[in-house]
This record gives sequence, C-alpha cells and structure tokens, in this order.
Amino acid sequence: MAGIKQRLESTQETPPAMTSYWLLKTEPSSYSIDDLAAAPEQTTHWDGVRNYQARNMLRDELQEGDRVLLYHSVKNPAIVGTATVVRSGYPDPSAWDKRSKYYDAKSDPENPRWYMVDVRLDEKFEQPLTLAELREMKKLQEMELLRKGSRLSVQPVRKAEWTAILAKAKAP
DNA sequence: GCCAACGTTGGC
DNA sequence: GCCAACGTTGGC
Repeated sequence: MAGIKQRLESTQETPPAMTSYWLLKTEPSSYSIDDLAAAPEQTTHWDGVRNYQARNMLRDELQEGDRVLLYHSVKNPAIVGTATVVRSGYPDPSAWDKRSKYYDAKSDPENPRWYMVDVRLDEKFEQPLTLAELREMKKLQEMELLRKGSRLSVQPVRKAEWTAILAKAKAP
C-alpha cells in the first residue's frame, strides 16, 4: 500500500495555478458585505446554499485562491466587492443543525448533501456597481448574472468579465 | 406587491 | 417518467 501511495505522489505533477472567478449572491438582509467585513479575519463559511447546481460548483469547482465577486440581490441589486476562496468545498453542517434555518432532514454527516466554502473579504467597492450599470456594459453581454431568469447563487465569471468589472469599479 | 422564471414534489 | 401544483427567487 505504502509503495503505491509513494509512487503516485512521486509521479504526480503539480497542476498549474489557475485562478477561476465566481460570483456569490447574498441577500444583504440575511448576510451582507458589511457582515463579512465585521467577521473575525473578515472570513466566513459561505453556508446555506440549497440548490444542486450551485452545490456542485461549491463542492467540485471552487478552489482555494479563486476570486469571487460579492453580489447583493433583491434590494439595490449590485456587485459590492471582492473576496478570495480560502477553503474549497466541504460539508455544510448547518444542514444537520435542527435550529438552523438551513436545516435539511435528508442530509446527515454520514452522507452530506450540502457543501460550503470559506471566503475572505478582499475589498468593498467604494461605489457598488449596480445591476443597471452592469447591464450597460458591453463586455458583460453574456454574463450569467444578466441572463433573464438567472437565479443561481453561485455562478462562474469569465476572466474578461472580472477584469471589466474591476476596472469599472476603480474608475466609475 | 406583482409576476416571470425556475426548482422541487408527488400523484399517477 | 410525465407533468401539474406548489414554493422560491429576485427584478421591477
């Protein structure tokens, strides 16, 4: 056994450090960027996601070091800042906490159904980039967030979209 | 508050 | 496996 493990380790190549970009939605009435700014080490468990497509991305795709746009939905919808993934997907224990509003009787520690990541705040924009402003940006024509009926609370973001959004946030 | 767009549930 | 009913999200 040990021999096999060692062989695997010695032949394994370190994958190139590839940063991916994501957008995480939150309703500021339940958790806002200011809550994140006030959190210890400005870090939080991004828990409570209860949609399978979003779950799959949290579990399988978001990697440590990936960058994140933070989006406030519903009230004054806008991108409000950026964060970094500091821990990739792992089981979301709020699913088996009966006191949690995210409790799900069908999830249990033996067979976790829901996942979360940890994120740390990088920057709160001085001026939020409103949904209306985003819709006016030519480079975001195909952005998932702007698609009609788009509801996913975890979305991939293209690098070009990330760049355009950051540039716009710096020079509004 | 309205309602369109999705996702989930459950009867058959 | 289909699909109607229901629940949720989220912009406006």
